[in-house]
Amino acid sequence: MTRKPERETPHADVPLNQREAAKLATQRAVLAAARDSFEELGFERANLREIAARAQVSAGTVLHYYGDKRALLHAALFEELDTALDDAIAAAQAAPTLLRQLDALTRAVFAYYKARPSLSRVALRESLFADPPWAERFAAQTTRVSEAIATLALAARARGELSASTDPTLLSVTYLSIFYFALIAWVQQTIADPEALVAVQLRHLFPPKENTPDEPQPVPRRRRA
Amino acid sequence: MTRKPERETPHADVPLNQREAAKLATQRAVLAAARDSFEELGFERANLREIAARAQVSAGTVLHYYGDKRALLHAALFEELDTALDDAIAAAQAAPTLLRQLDALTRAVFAYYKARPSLSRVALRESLFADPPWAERFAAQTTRVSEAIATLALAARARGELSASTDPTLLSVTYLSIFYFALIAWVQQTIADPEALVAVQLRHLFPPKENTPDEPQPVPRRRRA
DNA sequence: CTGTTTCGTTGAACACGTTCAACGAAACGC
DNA sequence: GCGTTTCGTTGAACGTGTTCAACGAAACAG
Repeated sequence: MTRKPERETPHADVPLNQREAAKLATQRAVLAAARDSFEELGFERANLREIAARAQVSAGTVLHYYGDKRALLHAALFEELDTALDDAIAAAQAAPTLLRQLDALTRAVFAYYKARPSLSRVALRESLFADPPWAERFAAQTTRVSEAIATLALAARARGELSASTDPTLLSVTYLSIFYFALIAWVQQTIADPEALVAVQLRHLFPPKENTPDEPQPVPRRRRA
Repeated sequence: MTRKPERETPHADVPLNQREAAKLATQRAVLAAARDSFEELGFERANLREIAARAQVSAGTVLHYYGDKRALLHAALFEELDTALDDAIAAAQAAPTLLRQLDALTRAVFAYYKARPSLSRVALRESLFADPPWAERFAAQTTRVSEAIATLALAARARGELSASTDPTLLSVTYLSIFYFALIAWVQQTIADPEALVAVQLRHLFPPKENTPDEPQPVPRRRRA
């Protein structure tokens, strides 16, 4: 099974000849049909012939542009995830402390996945293990979030919320590790409240200073045995 | 697409009638054929007809016992992973400090995955997002490792390696988060040295005491701006 | 304007996962 | 021992992802 290359999308901001305009229209129709079909039927039950029929093209045309069913899923969902992550980063930046910033980020991204649990499960699976070129695209997306977190952590350290020995980049990697593990556990229905699991870990790893507003004080720990 | 139930495996330690003995032989032949085929061809290129031919049964028989191709993969690989995890836990227990215990655990489990990168990628994907009843089996497996880690952390705390406020269960969850994220990043070829990424995060989150033998001292951090 | 090239599109064909009706041998019950 | 039931096995059929040869219209070149 050899991967077929994806076809370049013509840009609508330069003059198009007839062919290019038709290509663009076809791709848009296919993407819209795919989004609807995946949304309604889920990834497994949505089938290419039905998506093609929705877009009023043949299944061969669908695959001509998107290579395979997985890549079509990525293409159908990628921008919306990108937007959700942008929104989540913006939500985080509005919070007063790093822990609350990360809470806000966690909540916003989880809200995106929780809006459609079933599709989110397969989307998460396919995005975490995507093939090129989508692997690179998802990695770049993750890097963008990681860098935003590191920036927040750097500022928090400057404010005294983190110890001087905290590495913002490492903190961002640790946050993403915790986030993704909780997300996987949630889509697998192993845990019910992923946000809480993320939040409690963050507070154990990066205890809030004693004077942090609106932040519960660390729970007293059992003394050394 | 409805899941077919998996067929019970007869136990070879009780007397079997002719049928049960034949069932057992069939299941063993199918599993061995599947292991070989997945190993040689990878999951996608291995196909059920070829596996069935290797086992000298029909494809219908393969699916009769294992439900679908994914479940066959799980069945083919599960015990070996279980054994690898047991070995990794044992290797961890032999180390003198928690950080080195976790290093040993990390190394041992990564060695299992690194022995066959391509198959590991799909095995990891399918195990993290398994359907019932395999979801429960993998979750139980993960819980077993988590509990072993928590036990190590509890002892480490008693020895003074961790602060009194460290929660061993949370530590184990955080460790697994970091471990899996690094593992996914490695199978996706985003990072080259997952063990090092895990180790450096652990040392930042749980800095070794200053007198810890064979443990590099924490790198001096940049002072508060 | 005309002949040639390009390429988007199609739908038939193929491969493969999966389903399932039919069969026959083992197991069961009387 | 014989009729009945159970169930492991088979292979044909089906659904779906994918491949690809063929076609015709747009684009190009002279």
